[in-house]
Amino acid sequence: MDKKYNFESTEKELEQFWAEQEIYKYRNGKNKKIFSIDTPPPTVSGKLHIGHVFSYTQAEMIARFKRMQGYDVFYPFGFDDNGLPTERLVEKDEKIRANSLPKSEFRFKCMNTIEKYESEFKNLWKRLGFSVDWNLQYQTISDLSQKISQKSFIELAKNHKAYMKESPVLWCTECQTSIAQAELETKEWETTFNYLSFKTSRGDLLIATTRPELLAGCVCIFVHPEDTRYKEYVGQKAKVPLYDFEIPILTDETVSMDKGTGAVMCATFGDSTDALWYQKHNLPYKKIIMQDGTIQENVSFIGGMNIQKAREHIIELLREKGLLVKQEEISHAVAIHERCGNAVEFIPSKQWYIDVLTEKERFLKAADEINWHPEHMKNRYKIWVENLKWDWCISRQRYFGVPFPVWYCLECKKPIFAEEEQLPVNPLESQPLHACECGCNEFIPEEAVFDTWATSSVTTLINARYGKENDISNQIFPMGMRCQAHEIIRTWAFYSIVKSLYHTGKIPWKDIMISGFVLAKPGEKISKSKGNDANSPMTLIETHSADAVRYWAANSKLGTDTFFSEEELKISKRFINKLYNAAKFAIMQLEDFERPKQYDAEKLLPIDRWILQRVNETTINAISLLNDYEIGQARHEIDNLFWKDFCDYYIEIAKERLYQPQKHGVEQRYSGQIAVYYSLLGILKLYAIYTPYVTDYIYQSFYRKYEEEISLHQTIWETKPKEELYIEFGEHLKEVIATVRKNKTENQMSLKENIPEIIITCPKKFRDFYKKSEKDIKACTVAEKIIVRN
RNA sequence: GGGAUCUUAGCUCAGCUGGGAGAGCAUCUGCCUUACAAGCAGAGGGUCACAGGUUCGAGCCCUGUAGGUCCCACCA
Repeated sequence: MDKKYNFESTEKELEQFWAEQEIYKYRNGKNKKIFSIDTPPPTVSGKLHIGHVFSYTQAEMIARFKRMQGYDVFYPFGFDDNGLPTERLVEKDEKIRANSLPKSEFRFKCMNTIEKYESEFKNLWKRLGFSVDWNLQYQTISDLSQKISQKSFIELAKNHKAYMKESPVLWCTECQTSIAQAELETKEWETTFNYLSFKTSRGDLLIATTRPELLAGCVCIFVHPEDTRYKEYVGQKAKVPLYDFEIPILTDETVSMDKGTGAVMCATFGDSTDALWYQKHNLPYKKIIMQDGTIQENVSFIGGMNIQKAREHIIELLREKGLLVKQEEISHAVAIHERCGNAVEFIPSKQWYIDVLTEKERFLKAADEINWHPEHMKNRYKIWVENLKWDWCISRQRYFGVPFPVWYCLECKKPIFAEEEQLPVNPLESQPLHACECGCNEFIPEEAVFDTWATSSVTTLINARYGKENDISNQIFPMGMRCQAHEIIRTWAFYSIVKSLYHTGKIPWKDIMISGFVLAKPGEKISKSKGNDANSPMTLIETHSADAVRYWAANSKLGTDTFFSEEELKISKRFINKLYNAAKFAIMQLEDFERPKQYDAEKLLPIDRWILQRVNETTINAISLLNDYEIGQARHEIDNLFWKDFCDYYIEIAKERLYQPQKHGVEQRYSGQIAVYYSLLGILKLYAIYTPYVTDYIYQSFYRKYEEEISLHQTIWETKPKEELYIEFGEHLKEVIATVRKNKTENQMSLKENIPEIIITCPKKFRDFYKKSEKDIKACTVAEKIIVRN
């Protein structure tokens, strides 16, 4: 081995070696238990940052861990490359607008763009040493995914779980599409509360509104039924300011009396409450806001303006006419579209939905059948499900997505679904295989595409090639685990559970592992717009090595947000250097080692049995922690074993024995060689999941000529029964050594300075051990005489 | 407004089902010791946010308070 570890060349060579040897290939569970993993396909919407690396790496370590427990690990990887996020990326990169060119041309540009990004993504994951079986790679835009996504939709429609209806839907006027509740974010916005006076036969009625531009869309006024202030107004008519048409004054329990004046105008539609009232009270619909965010042309005063302009203009008019009684500056929460930050509107239109409201109980129950790591993340899911107000709208008026496999009969308007053998199908380019029941043979294709989540929520089905001839559902269902970040519990986790229950009747996975975020600083997410993503993952890897980045990623508690600074990688590099040096020493001592087929622990020196037992104990503890996804805690246990016990104590104690058989005896040296060989191998296996490169490099450099497996990553963690006595002895001996070291240091002596004698007080059970360790202790402490007594 | 979570050494954090307050970094002291000075051996440093309670015993359990972060609701 070289004097210094060269990660650049090593990591490149090993990455290639693993690929050539198919080290991580899934073997269909031949002779092994299967552990299947549902990995998040990253959205192709820009570059990956350190946050992605953080969470994906944690999951990858679990994959490696399971593999080294003897599982055949089904570890696929995908890319979520359709939908709005991808469209926005393409629009930005190509400096185009999706709606300004033909659909097919835009889709073509999308396909080109994602190809570029995906190869970059894949490169990064490979470079990080991900033990993915790339034969299992998938894309959500691929034919297979489209087929399964469409099949899923048709199945749900036939079971009346997917349905179409015309009703007010959440609408983004910027992206010009319907969206789902899960795609909303709230943002505090400054606005004005405008107090307007509505004329009634009982006198003026004061109403506060933040959206005066919707006056023309007013359909009624609501007050609380118990509100004594307005008792006599109920049932009367009010005249809308400026527009002078009359609307009724009605009551509803959901009105809050203490907000504004306690009387509220209901327009179609100002907010979600308006939409609810519209349905509940069967109110008329007055269209004010168009799909592109402008005011309907024939609305007086403000027709054709955008919303903001219209609002300013109306306020100006009201003020001029003396109808604006007063204004208050307020800041209030506004629902915005998470993808573009634009305030959402409600606009009635025909959309497809998946029923989620009627089966809330079932979804809540499913959460209890899944093991959540960390446990408290289950709450987020539950709160989300409990608070759902709308069914899941899955249609999007966009371009680059999976098309709805649906036509509508020109005559009777009934939806006609594609036949399974047609899938995947684009209704704009093909026709139904049969005429409509009504006999009509002319159809209108559905132009909408699916919400991205409608497809990514069936990654488990895509992975299983659901319904195809090579369907492997029976191997991988329910999957062993899902890993993801906490921001997408309400989308990816929730929708996946919904779809899995609807399609298979079962939960999608047994465990879910939820990782935290990497923040730039407290409360600030890493994002390009904030300019705090200076460190590209690839640059960090090239500068500090993939192992260093991985080792850092394993340092925090699961589900907890963390911060990144390049300083942290120094700790990693220090570790890698230490491991390399320790291995260098070990291999030097093992040059003439003859590996026994089996060794008899009884014949080893007590100190050698101690270190082997410590490795064993740590392995047992690490298994238990990793079974609970405690990657960080497990690493700390292993660090403690390696750095303290193995390097600082064991090697220092056994060093002279290994160097000088003439002084200590050939058999004693051999005992040490066995201990060094097996304990270092055990340590390498433990670290293999964290730093796969340097560990396998050491394995290849030395162990491979002795061991059967061609890569460390195909070996299995081995444990044997604990022998507490040797652990206790080691602890006692460490204290003895520490006392001597402390004494020398406090007296400013060099550690190799001679001391005349050491008196060790110990329980009887260790006397024989100490006797056998006498020469080692003398060498390590440079003492001339050892006295052991009770 | 509801909920979750956090508050431990100068900094970043770990402390599982209650029983010794810990790690890394930083600081200080010593040591060139045939794997490693990117190292080794040590030292200093904490009312475990605050106030009560349960207990023989609380960083850990309960109640409340304050502050941070996140999720959800709140758009009139």
